[in-house]
Amino acid sequence: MSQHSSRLLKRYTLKSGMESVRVRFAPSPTGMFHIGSARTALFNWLYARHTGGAFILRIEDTDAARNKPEYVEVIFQALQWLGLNWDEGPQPDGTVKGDKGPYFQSQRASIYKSYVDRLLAEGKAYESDGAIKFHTPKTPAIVHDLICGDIQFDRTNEPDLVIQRKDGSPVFHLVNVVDDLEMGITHVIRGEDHLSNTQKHLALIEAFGAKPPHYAHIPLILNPNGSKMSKRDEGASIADYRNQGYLPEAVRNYLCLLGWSPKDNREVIAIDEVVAKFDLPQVNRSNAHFDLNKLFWINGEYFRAATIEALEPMAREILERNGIPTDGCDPAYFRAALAIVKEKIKLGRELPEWMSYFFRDDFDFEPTAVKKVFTPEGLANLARLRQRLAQIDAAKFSATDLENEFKALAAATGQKVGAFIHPARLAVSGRSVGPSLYHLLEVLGKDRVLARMDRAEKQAGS
RNA sequence: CACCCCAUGGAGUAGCGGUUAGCUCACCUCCCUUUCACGGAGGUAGCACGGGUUCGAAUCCCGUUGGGGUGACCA
Repeated sequence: MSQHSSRLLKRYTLKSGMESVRVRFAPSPTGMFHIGSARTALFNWLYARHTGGAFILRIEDTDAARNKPEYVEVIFQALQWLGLNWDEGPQPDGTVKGDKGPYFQSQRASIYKSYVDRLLAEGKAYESDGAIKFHTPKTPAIVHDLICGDIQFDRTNEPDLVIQRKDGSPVFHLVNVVDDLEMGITHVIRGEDHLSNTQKHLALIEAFGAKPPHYAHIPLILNPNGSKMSKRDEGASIADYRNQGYLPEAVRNYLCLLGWSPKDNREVIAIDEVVAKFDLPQVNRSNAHFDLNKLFWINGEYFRAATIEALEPMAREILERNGIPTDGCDPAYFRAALAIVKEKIKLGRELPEWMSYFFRDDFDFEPTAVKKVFTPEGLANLARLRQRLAQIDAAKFSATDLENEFKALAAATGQKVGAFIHPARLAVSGRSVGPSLYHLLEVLGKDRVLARMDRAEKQAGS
């Protein structure tokens, strides 16, 4: 964290005084991690870090039919990938942090039971068909929301709420409220889809005689067409972004901009700065449409700014996954290739297409480019070029020297450099687009370049 | 159907009673150039509609329309 932001942070903490913030992210392990969940987790994390409070992870696995233990791993990986570390809750290594556990709802049955019993004993709940129902108050309720303001609910037609199923298991609304109370949650930051449910939660809290937490309902993320984004929709799963070679910092940055703004016309903004500036009242109230285009652009910004070291593991993994193993090749060669390619692309997914020819000599030539570039004149130029390059000392096969050679050759034959560049690019890569040609030749090295030119001439001739 | 939330170009947003309504992505044109990308200069495009309040409304109020959410022995 920068000095600047930590100073701001300290000031805020002093100012807010008494109450130490405790927020939680409470996902259900259903097998995938939704982009909307990621944003909710992010906003909770931002608020915790901004206020110097605690960010708690709680696993809401009360629905035995849908939840599987191995799905918890999906949650860990998504949070870790996005860099959202948590202060309390189950850890990936199997340990647990925090003294308000257990943090799996499936392990808190006795706690819920005691709360239900209390309601039963006080006549605030009753049995119906084997299930336990809560006497919902029929009086109006007001939710004081830090983002949405004061919202009044008319509950005259509110049906009684089932809080415990026939099989004895507790229901979401009950466990959610009980855990927030038990874990000392001060701010409930969650999706706006829960806004209407909040009055039920308030009723329960009141029945328990407890003080409700602050609420902050953040707007939802919708599909580009305005419909609710669900599991199956494109871009819904965080794991997909990772697989496609998006950078976590870019995804996180984009998510920050959905419903929140630094208000100074900037888009690419360091997370430390977001932490320093983020606050609940400034979160927007309207839903946002998910825009893959903008994420793509932001990713490009981060991609170009990233170091080779940062990109290398992801690049190798994506290439490997696409049938282009890179373990065998010289690490320096790999990094040099990646360095000149990364300037031209925005997403890891583009790497196989842009890098495969670095690692194999038997690539195909783009048919349309062949027709356009390997003309009789083009091939003649390629031959001249090959002859000239053959005379360069392999040690002096550098971008600047090569540029001089190309220019000299062009001048000598009264042509533009492009007349040599395009045939050369096609010959050594099989493609009409790619990195800066001089750098490409330098990275490939003299031997490869000459051999590929020979191959191209041979193929074009046959 | 009931209740709740929302409403600035195609998308994300700034604006919080007086602005030629700003910025970013996308799109288009041009420049740079070695293809692509970057970068630079322009352009198309917006306050959903109707009433109020006010000297004055994108900004405040009401209604309509549109979108979203909740109304589960899912979470």
